[in-house]
Amino acid sequence: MNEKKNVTITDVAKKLKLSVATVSRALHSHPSVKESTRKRVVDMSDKMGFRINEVASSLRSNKSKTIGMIVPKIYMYFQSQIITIIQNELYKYGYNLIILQSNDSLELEKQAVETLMSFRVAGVIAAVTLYTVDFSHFDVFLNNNIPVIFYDRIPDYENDSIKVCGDDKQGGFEATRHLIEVGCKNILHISGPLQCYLYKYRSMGYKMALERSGIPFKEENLVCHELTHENAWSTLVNAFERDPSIDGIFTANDTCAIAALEFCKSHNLRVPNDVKIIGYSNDNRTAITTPSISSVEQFPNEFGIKTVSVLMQALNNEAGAPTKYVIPVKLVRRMST
Amino acid sequence: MNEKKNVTITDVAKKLKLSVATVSRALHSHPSVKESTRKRVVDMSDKMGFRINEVASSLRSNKSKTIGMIVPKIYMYFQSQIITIIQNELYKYGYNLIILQSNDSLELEKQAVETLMSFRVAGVIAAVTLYTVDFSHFDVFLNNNIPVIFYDRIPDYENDSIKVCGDDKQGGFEATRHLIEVGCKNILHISGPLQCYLYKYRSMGYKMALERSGIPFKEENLVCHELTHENAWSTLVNAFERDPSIDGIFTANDTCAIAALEFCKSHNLRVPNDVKIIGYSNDNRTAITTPSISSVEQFPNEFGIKTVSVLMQALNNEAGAPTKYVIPVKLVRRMST
DNA sequence: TTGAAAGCGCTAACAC
DNA sequence: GTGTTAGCGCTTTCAA
Repeated sequence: MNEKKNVTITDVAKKLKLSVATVSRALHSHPSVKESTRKRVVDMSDKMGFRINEVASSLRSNKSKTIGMIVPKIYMYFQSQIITIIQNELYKYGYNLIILQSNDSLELEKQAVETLMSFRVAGVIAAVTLYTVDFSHFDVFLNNNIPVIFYDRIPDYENDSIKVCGDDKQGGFEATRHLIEVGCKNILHISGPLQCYLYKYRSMGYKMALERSGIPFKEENLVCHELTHENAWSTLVNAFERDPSIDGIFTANDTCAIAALEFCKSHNLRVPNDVKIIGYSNDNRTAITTPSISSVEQFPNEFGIKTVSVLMQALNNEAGAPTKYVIPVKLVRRMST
Repeated sequence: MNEKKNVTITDVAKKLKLSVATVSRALHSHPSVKESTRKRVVDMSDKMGFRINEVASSLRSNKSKTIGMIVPKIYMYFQSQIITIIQNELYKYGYNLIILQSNDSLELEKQAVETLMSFRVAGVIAAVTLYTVDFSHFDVFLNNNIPVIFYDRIPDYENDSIKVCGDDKQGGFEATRHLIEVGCKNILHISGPLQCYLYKYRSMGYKMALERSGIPFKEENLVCHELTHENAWSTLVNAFERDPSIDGIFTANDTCAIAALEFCKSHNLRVPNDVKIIGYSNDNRTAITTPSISSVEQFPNEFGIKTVSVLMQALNNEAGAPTKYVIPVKLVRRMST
């Protein structure tokens, strides 16, 4: 025990024969406190090993320095990238991050909202589950003046929330147009559930590209389900059985693009000669397959930085009307196309 | 505004004409409170939209329901896997998770310790930076009775902390022995900095395997640096220039194993015919390269579950003497060997 | 089984 | 520029 435990502001005040109010002000660099006093307080605090008790501070001021985040699953490539940058950014502004996972369960997502309310977080950053269509469980934040930023998986309607999303329609469009440009005439699109904003808009881009090229959209070429390796595999089995002339595959994530590549390899379909493949997110795995897989870069860094800066604006009441911020995407061409 | 804001325990008490003390007890299922009262309180709380204010609760009881985590970088494969499971596990016990990243900077790690102290976390889970040799900045937790569990990157000496680590020596041993078994005679080991527990023990396993097979250890075949793609590449350039007879590469992470594979491909070295490669961590990328890369599975799930259960024991003072828990590893053989 | 009351450490009027 | 003081919402003795 070489360190005193839990030195309080009162201890520092006594030692310096000052009031706690002055110490508090000094620690927050309040303008009315004399510079020499401020310095004495800061020095003594360091010397005594004082650390502000954020819990007491939050309770009293009713302001917390903690941001709550709700995500489906931390380990997903895009999510882990964006969480990384968000934590680093928040740190710069002096905020901390509590992360809760919904595991793509609506029930857990609702519980997460309750938990964050209990912790009186200052703000919330959320990417909802695949199945969240009704966002009203988030209203409690807005009713309590806690800003919410939805990112990536956002509500597909106007409301009081702030949204940061990728340009999913454009991404879907560019991916599909690219396949068409390199010669595909019969393109299968493996999509996630269409009630989810991302997938809805990516598929809209897909349809738009077909239309612009005069290729008729075929209902059976748009398959929607959770984007797992297994699901993609059985979709591909069915699709190629039904129609062996498929010559392009656009998957709405990279896990499925990898599945598609493996499927083609195992069924003697040459990639890119017989079938061309493009994924979405530019997962780091896409660069190392043979052949490497084309994808759509979503710029998680820009995404995260934008999300945090928008949140900070909202916390400072500098935000204007609720807006949707769109992060551009970029086609990354590789050997699979 | 369809929801009242910040209903307090006092509001509930007034409504029921009870004291706040009884309400508090009821909410915590204190045995002395009559079941019928408990039910009335719980029902009324729900009805009024009451949520306990964890901030006030923490302040008063001096106990928090928050665990702090310090990691180098969230997005690293093994880290994101383990964070995922740790958050889910903690949730089961009613704890929340604040994550701070050191970005492998010792300075940031020290600041993270201060931040977690300020937030009066109940316990700490930490994987230190590559450069943390002196762990004394963590002492403040122990001095304040806050348990610390080090995992993965742990102190390499006896102290009062609890440690959960993989069987790195065994992993290094098995990886190297495997290369030897499949015919390698001249094995390069690309390691991280040896002051870091992980890499020290993996390299000890490497040496042990060589020794047991009567292969002399060559100093120049053990290269240490941060395990990035670029570093691995230049190491490989140098190594094969110096000694083209290298026929096996054991890298202490998978990023470098992937770099090794790419290097071999680009230098007309056939894998596994000319050179065999094995990595470490069983990163999901290793399964999808061509050829796929052998690796050492570290079981992040078991790792995370063990870490949390040990932490819970410590929080309940059920922990015995500080211990090191070792999670077994498993060789995953693929096409690169 | 319940209530009264003190106080966790801090902030922010309001006073001087 | 600094001090006094009243709580923030809750837990927890102590008393009834």
